[in-house]
Amino acid sequence: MKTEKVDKRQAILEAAEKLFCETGYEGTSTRQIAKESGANMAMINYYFGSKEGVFVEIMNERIAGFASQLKIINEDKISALEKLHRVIEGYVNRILNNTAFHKMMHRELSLTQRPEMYDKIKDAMSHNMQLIDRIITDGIEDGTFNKVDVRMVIATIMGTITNIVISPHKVISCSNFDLNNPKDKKMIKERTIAHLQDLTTVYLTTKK
Amino acid sequence: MKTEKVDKRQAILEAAEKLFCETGYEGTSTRQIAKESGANMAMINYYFGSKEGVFVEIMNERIAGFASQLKIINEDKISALEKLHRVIEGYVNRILNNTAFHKMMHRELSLTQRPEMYDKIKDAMSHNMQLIDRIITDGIEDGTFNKVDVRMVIATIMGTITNIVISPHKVISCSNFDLNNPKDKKMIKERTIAHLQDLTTVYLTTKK
DNA sequence: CAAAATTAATCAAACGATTGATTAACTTCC
DNA sequence: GGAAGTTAATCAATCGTTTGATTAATTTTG
Repeated sequence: MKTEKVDKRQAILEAAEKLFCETGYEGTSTRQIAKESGANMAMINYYFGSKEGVFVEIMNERIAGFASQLKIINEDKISALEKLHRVIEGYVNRILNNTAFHKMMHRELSLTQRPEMYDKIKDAMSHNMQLIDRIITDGIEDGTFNKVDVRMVIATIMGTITNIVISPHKVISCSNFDLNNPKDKKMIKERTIAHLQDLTTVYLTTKK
Repeated sequence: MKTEKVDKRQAILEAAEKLFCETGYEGTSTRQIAKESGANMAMINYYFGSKEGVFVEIMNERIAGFASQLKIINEDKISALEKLHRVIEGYVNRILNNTAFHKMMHRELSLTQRPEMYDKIKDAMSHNMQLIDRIITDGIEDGTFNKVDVRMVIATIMGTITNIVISPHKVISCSNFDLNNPKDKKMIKERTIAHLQDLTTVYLTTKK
């Protein structure tokens, strides 16, 4: 006999994240969450206080997970370019392993409501940006990088990855591909990393 | 006495677009639209059939406006690089002049519901992409451009612009700026164009 | 150990409020 | 006078939340 014991609290979180990703926060009802998770509707308020409480909890868990995954890249041995390449690799992998959540995050970021969430996401993002900023600025100061508009370069790196995730897939490649297909995802990851590493190398280190 | 005669139909469209941009489609109620536009609630259904009808109408008008604005860049006299630079300039100007709508478009694009809208936006986007693809591919074929991953370069161009629009503003620059402030907008436009033109020039034309 | 008391988890039902939509009556205008 | 425009009132449906009751598990007590 299979043990059907499940953590209802966790089931609610997982169902809610799935639904929020698919149909947005406003577009998802507490009844849908209850049905999808197999929990009673009252359980949502019992565990999280409110629908928004569920959302906040999802975001907090995710952001905490991301932060803990963030490694210290500053080993003195490697060059600024190598550091940057590692950051790109880590960033692409992380985002393409969580495309649904990343979409949801950007959707939420583009809404002016829920300022608490907005600030949370903003802080998480700006942490990564400061990391990249430090690396590029150091490279410029020690003369290995050209003098560039650092914040624009960061916008290019982050924007490229986001664009890959958000854009309709048929648009990117002439042939079809599906980010839910592991083989396709692997291919797109490698292509994105290769492109961004090549781009940054050429742009930052080519002597004019 | 001031003539208060206003086109209610147009007022509804304008109010709805403003609200959809600010709080999203699901997050905006027909009563809000009515209040904001000064029209009676029934007018929404009278003119557009439904709430979704308003949304579809807004999207259609906008996309039609964009398409008509799209100029023919293919004058044989100028080089592929010059063509690309003009496309970048046009694209940056267009998007930064319509940041609220652009945000809304991306939000809608990241939702799986409303496939009709999804396809409409997708088609409008892919038209622009084909234009850029043609220019870069021509440049590669006649030897003026390096052999690059064309679709990735396009993702970089479009992604950078979108990132500027969507990212929290404090994050981009160390100092604050506001895209609704005309002076700030002008500055960001110029900076974005300069960056993308420099980036593409170096990346596409530097001989290794 | 076992009875009693307490706590946590779960449920069906209902709450008041709000949703998008419709009706029918009323104005305005040509 | 009739078509087009506009209104307040109303509709059924759904929203997020709360309720009171019940079960299951745990702790306390004699």
